[in-house]
Amino acid sequence: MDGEAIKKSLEGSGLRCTPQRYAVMAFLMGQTSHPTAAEILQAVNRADPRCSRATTYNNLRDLVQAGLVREVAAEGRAARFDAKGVRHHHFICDRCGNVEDMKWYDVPRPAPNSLGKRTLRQCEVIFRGLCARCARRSGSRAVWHALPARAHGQDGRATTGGTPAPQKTARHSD
Amino acid sequence: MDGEAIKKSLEGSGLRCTPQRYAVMAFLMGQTSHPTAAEILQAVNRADPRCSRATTYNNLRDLVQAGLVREVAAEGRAARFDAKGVRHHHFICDRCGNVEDMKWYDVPRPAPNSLGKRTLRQCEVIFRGLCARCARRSGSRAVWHALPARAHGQDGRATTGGTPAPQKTARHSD
DNA sequence: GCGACAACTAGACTAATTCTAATGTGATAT
DNA sequence: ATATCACATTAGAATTAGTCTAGTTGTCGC
Repeated sequence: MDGEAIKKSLEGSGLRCTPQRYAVMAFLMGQTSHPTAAEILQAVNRADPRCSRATTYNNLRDLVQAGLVREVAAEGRAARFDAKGVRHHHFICDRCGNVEDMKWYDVPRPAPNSLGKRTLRQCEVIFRGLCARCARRSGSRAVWHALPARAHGQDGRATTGGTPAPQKTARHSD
Repeated sequence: MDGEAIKKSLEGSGLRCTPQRYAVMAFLMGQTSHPTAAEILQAVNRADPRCSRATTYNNLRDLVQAGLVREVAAEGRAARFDAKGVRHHHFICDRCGNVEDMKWYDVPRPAPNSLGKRTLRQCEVIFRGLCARCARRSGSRAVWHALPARAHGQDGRATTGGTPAPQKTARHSD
């Protein structure tokens, strides 16, 4: 989707196409890394026009309300965003927390007795496991534990059982 | 799962069964509302023993690491938690944001060319639409817009297009 | 009883997000 | 060209969510 399409989609949603909004939309459409608001702010400000933090948050909220952007359902403290282009599922890495796009395919609907009186709109799949990069080095003693360390060296103590949560901030830098 | 099972699962995970941990586990196992840390803190302190905010966060982190609790993949500012009992999917309401448990069933795996070199562990489905309660009053002009109001009455302006995000805090009170 | 270690705690602190009040911008009417 | 209006931006303050610190407490093995 090019610049004209961004402009049309913004104005079609009742939003002015300001340089700040355009930049956010263009950034989100330009990659699939599901960035946080801080990452979007930083990327948008690397180029002009200058955009403030409040404006970035305000615009993300407006774009989500307009249906042009969505917040990704993922764990972690900071919200992550995705342009609403082609429908897709997500893959969330157990280890590093990266969210990657996966091709959409329809999955079976739940049984009526399970669905009850709810109105179903969409079945979105979250695949979990190890991303290609983390799977490659799964033998190494890498950081499994996403969560902040406890005081007095308490972190990492309880490592039996379940799947380690991904590192909140330790994403691949490239 | 009764008290003895909670104690066994904690100790089996290398965690001491303290009154505070027990209370958090018991609370999470006792309902399916996927509460936030603040809700857990409030609920746990309604009964003795007194539990501090830092302890609640520390224990939630420990329990997630131990695989006894998990953070729910959902949008919104505060993390939500779920006891790891029976596997289940989730239904997230477009309107009110409530997260409800849905019976687990296996869904088809992605095609190998789509999966690539990732290692798949689990396919979790997020159903979206209207919960039973919101579907019942879908005709009314209810609050669709989850997000905080803009200044000077700017909120709610862009309402064409996409699915409105659920209210971050406006969940059903009962 | 003592020591070691796990856990708890209150309050300080950081990160993420929102709010406020003022200002800026663009479209429209005159 | 100017005024007005509605929308948008802004800097900094404020709030919310979560973490850290340093000290204290509790538990367990010896």
